[in-house]
Amino acid sequence: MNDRMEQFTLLLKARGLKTTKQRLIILEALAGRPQEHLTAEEIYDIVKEEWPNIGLATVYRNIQLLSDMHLIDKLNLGDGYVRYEIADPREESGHHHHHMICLSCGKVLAFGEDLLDGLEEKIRKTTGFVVSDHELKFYGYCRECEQKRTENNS
Amino acid sequence: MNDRMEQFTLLLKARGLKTTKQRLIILEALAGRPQEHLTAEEIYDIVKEEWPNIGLATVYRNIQLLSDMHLIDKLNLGDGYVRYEIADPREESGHHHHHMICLSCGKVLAFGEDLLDGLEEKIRKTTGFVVSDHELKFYGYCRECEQKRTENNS
DNA sequence: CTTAGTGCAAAGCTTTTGCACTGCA
DNA sequence: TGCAGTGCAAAAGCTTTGCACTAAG
Repeated sequence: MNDRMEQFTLLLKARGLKTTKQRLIILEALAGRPQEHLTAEEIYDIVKEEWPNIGLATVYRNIQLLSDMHLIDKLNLGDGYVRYEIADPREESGHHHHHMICLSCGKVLAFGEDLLDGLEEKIRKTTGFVVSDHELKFYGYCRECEQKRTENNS
Repeated sequence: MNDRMEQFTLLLKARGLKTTKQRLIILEALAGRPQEHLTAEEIYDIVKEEWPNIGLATVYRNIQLLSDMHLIDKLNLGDGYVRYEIADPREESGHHHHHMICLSCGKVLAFGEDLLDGLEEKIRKTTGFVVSDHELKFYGYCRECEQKRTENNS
């Protein structure tokens, strides 16, 4: 069991919860696909390869648990599906979810927190609202698709 | 029929669609509540007061239509419900959805586009991604709740 | 008149829940 | 061994769809 899973076991123990094979496999499925944004059904299909008897309800129960534990992040990319991705432990709690969604190829890119430097402070000064978390989505065209678009229009 | 509804009628005609009492009432329900974020069910309940025989399916079909026509905006405030609000005609197409959600009182506040000045350009320069629309949510504490929190902790 | 739009009910999906059985601690 | 966790199936929501009827243009 690697570091991530040992850490997970400790976190579970701290909550008085048990470490099950199912929980390990579900977390591994997401941890092994850091760039993907998976639906519950997709996670179910992946996990079934290693543990065919797992029930969809178990997947739902555990992605909810993992989300509560902040080990995975819940995403809404605007396509009508609820999706999940492994949380980046380097990111401070409450600072995730920055996606650029290409309207042409559907690719989902992430961008760094640093681009928002000063924005939360600006909001606080202007509106009095103190930001503790945020979720940002930008729709547009990725570098490649934008290039194609520009070429076609010229 | 006021300006908004006459405009709506023209837009429908341009699409070869008919103006029905139901459509007018649904749009009015949202137009008359510019600060609210209503679910399909809530819209249904409001509309039924004026047109008791309306079916829920008609509400769903028409909020989808209104959304396609950019007369209303679809929101996801993170509470598990899909919500709708009247679109602000002053805002340029593709620039809406800026909400601050108070984690204490649940209040949803809006903030202006101007706070994001330069951000899209910054993204383009840094990542090559050309932004054409965005949806931003900030979770935190509104001025009033933040004040109470600060008082209690001092 | 023509055909888009409506209301109703049924169907479809995703997600949750109840319950007896299983297996971790 | 005790109780949390699981698998299964049923239930619960929300949303969409099929169809006969209605009404807008």
